[in-house]
Amino acid sequence: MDAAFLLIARQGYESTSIAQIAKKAGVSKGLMYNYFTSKEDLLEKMVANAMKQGDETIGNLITDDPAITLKNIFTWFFKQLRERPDHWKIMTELTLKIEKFEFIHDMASNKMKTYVSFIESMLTSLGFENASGESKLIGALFDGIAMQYFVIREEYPLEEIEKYLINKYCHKQ
Amino acid sequence: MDAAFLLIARQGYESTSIAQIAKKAGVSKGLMYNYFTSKEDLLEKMVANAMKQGDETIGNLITDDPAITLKNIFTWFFKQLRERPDHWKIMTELTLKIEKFEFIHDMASNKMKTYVSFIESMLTSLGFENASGESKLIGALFDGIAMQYFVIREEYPLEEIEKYLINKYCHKQ
Amino acid sequence: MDAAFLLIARQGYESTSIAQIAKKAGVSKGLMYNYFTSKEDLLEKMVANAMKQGDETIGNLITDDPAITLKNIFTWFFKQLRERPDHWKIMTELTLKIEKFEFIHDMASNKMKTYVSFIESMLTSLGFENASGESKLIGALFDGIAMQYFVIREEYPLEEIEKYLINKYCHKQ
Amino acid sequence: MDAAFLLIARQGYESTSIAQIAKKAGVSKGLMYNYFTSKEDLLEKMVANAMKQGDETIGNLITDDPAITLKNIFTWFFKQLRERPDHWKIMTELTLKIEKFEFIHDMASNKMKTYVSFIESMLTSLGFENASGESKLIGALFDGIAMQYFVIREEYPLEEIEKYLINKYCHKQ
DNA sequence: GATGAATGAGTGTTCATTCAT
DNA sequence: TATGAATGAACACTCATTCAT
Repeated sequence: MDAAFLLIARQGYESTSIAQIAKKAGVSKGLMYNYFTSKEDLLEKMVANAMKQGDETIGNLITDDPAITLKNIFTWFFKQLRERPDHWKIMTELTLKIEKFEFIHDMASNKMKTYVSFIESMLTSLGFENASGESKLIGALFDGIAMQYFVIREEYPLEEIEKYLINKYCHKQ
Repeated sequence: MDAAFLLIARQGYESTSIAQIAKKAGVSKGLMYNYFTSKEDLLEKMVANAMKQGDETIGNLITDDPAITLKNIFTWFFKQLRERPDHWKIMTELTLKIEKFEFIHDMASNKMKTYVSFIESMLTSLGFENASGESKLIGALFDGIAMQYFVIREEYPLEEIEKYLINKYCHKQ
Repeated sequence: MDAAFLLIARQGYESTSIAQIAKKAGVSKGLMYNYFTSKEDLLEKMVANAMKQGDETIGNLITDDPAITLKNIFTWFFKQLRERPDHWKIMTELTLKIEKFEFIHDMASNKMKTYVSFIESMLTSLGFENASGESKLIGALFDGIAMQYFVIREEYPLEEIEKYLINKYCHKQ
Repeated sequence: MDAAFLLIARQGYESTSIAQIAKKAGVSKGLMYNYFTSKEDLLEKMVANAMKQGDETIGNLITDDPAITLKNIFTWFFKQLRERPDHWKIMTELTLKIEKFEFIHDMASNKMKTYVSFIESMLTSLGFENASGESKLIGALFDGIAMQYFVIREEYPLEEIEKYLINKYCHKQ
């Protein structure tokens, strides 16, 4: 699954062949089919695996103070984006394949709703007027920032934006 | 190019064959290669064509009043998203293929920079403090909102968000 | 289709690959799929083609005299079996695949009923008491003789049996 | 071997995998190769086993009266065909693979000759003129009736044909 | 300009067989 | 005796691309 993840992140799902993945993983093509019933099954299991890791991490961000928790989330997001851009890239690519693979829809909408409602409760605690609207914007921002970061990478002012967001949201109103 | 656009938006680039496009366009496979030297070339010309249309439209949004111009941009974006989600889908998909196709990089970064700097000048005129930061966020928001809209479609509160954004940005500070 | 016919008759359907057929036909694998949508489609068209040839021939056997017509049929059958045993072999093999390929059922039962009812009308004209029973037996005999001929070939007394049958059936009762 | 028999009868030899057979038999794939050196070896042993059972049964059909013995054979054949059509199907399928598997030839020709010479001796005892010719026809009839029964099953008048044959052959001339 | 027959490398997948345990 | 992980060759099928017409 690691080999698949790397290659698919780099080349896209369709442009990555089972043969490539098997070679990178150091196993035979045939063996792949002992573990995964199909290429799609490999994709699904790989994504489930990646999401589980994400979920575990997010639990550790929660504190008693909503301002700090929210800051943790922002910090975590930008750290993730810097260190594992592949994660966001794969998730984004798959989101666009929502009509092709059934399992994508649940994955994507669950992920989205989890983030947004979590952020919304933080904003509410912090006394934001339009917590619902702002949390939706922040949810979209995460995806959008990731997209733009993919395009211009080093040129993109990740740190500046990170600070700006923390400064804007992570305190009582 | 229209046929290609439709099919690629729906199925993705790799999953769309030249044969399909030719059939939909009502021409022979062979003729395709009189106009485009390769599948990649077709993609490139198709994208350039789509972008040109976008550029033409955006020129019409400019007025003397920066508040109205900005509002026009927002309105245009949401209208575009509702009426031609295919456009955003293709652009997003291609952006992820930035490492695969050289021409993507220029296209994507140009587009991004154009929007962002245009919005930044509006925000500056309107007296926003952090026009640079906010305009980057808005640029990212466009991509992010589009992403989320792809996922949950009818459930996504496009109108609410549209009003919220206009209300937030389209007036003098 | 000729190449396919030869190879499938010799090796069986499953044991004959598209690559083999293409090679024998002197074309590329890919071209096969311009003419046949799948291996099964090739089989179906090949069989339909073979059956049509058979049908044309059988029309020529009819005369005014039922005894002679019946004799023609017998003679034709044994000639066919000697000269084109492949035909019977493929038809027999496919008949056993009746649960695997839908189109086989119609082909096989049509063929069977045609022969049997045709023979029945001859026997009736010739005054046979149990024309219905005998014609069913003769129909089965054709298949059975073919089967046994496949097994022991030169040892099988085709001529003796041919004469025996003609002597037994091809005259007025 | 039972599992193999069932599956091969239903799906054909090539379309039945060792994995399927092992699963149905409740053993591991590896263990299969402790008992059979190859898939072909399994086929050969399976067939030998099935034939032995057939031979045992046929011994019980013999009586002092050739008319009754012959009737027993007919009755046995039709009973077998009704109750274990799989047997006939496998034997027929394999007969067609006579060029692929060497062991098939002996099996098939032995079986055929046994039946035919056995029936011939009965017919001779009963005073039939052309016992040799008729017994060959009856041998072929068995195969042919089985073939036709496979095709149209319930529609095929097995009982009628059974009675007709017994009536025709099972008495002194 | 326009066609579609033709190619061949490549795809996902299957499967008989082996072998360390 | 028994397992199942592992292999690699083969399979049906696809597709971007070429080219004679």
